[in-house]
Amino acid sequence: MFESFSEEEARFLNEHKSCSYFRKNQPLFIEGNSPRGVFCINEGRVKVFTRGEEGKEQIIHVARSGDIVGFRAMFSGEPYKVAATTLEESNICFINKSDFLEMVDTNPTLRNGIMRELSKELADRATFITNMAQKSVRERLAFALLILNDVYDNEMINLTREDLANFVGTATETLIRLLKDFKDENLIQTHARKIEVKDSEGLLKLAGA
Amino acid sequence: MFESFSEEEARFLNEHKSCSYFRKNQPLFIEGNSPRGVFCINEGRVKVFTRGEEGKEQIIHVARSGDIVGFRAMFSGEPYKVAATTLEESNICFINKSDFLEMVDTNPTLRNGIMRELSKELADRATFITNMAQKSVRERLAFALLILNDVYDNEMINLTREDLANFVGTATETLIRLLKDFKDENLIQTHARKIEVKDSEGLLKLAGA
DNA sequence: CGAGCGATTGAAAAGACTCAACCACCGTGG
DNA sequence: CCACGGTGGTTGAGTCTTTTCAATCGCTCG
Repeated sequence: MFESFSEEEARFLNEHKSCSYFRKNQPLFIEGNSPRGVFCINEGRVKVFTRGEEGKEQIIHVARSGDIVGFRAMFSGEPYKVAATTLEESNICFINKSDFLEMVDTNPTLRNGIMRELSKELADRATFITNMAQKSVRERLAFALLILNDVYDNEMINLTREDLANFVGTATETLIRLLKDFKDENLIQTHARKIEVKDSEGLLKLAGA
Repeated sequence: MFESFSEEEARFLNEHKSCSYFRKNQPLFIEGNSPRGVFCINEGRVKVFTRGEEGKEQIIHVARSGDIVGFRAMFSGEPYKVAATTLEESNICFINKSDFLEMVDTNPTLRNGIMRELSKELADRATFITNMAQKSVRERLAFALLILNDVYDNEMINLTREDLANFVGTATETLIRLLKDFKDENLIQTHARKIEVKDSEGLLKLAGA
């Protein structure tokens, strides 16, 4: 996202960002708060989620190194509707709201990047909604595992069963039963809590997307 | 959205927009096509939807007078992931892509409005996803009726049962049965296909949002 | 070593869906 | 003017997925 920066802009950015270590399960921000800036993930993974009525989390997105989190609320002028929490030890930079907005205002390339990002995300969420509405839990799990396999690159997927269930949108027990099915069908392998995707072709066919 | 325009900008807009009549069920654009511009709804209502595997529609959004439809794909550089079709006779203006982008580029107020719009929509969709994932069909229907009651302002909700089902994310038969329940509970009244919301308080409580 | 959380399993219940049939309204053409 | 065909709306019955609740297990951390 910041690749288009000139030397001067890069210097500006470096002077105004403040990077720090986040431990596992540390919140970046919570719903209802007013946004003070954006977060750039240097290293680590972050879940972005809303809460339903009884406080049950629905994970909307899992962000990874290189992603920017929290710029949605930067433009809406509203408090956060979502919350973000680290899934593992992370290194994350914070950029102040006014600094960020200034950069967006003065750098058309960055601005276009942001707009493109917002638009892509919007399209992703439309698909997400459709999947939720029309696919079975089984299909959604297959789909989710493919997404996560990408997010976890060449590592194994490492989430609590509950987080995974909250991403797929199902009960933890149902999730566990389906994982066993997938294991029986040689689509995945589990190593303690970690999940290894063994047959992404098969998952893709199952997900029907 | 265009309220911030100066006289000159308004003139530019008027010269470059082309308004026309759309009959009921006429598509504005379909998924897969490359966007050529944006649509401003003067009068009428438009459904925005994606299709699941077997072609079943999932309505993401119902736009009304004053709304702009189709600018998502304007910034992403990708073909439409969603489609849009009129729900009734409408009067809709078309603004060419390059004209629109020029206006966005030169008018910071418009630009900020767009970004705010994109952001709000993003937040809405997060809520939508959570509702789909965690609420029962009954709760979702209550929620949907409240949204539509707003979209249809002081008219009655006027959608086919199928469209309504595709908005709620359920089977048409299930939807009809629930409508009957709601009628029995005096939450709504039906006049042929039209739906009159009688107790929005009650619906709100039921929707639990 | 004990507490507690996350993972797992079982059984029963509930919510939704599918399929099939039927009705009602409306516009068309004979 | 009326019969016809078609679309959209409604109802019933049976099935299946998914949830819920309860109980158990296993591991890790203090």
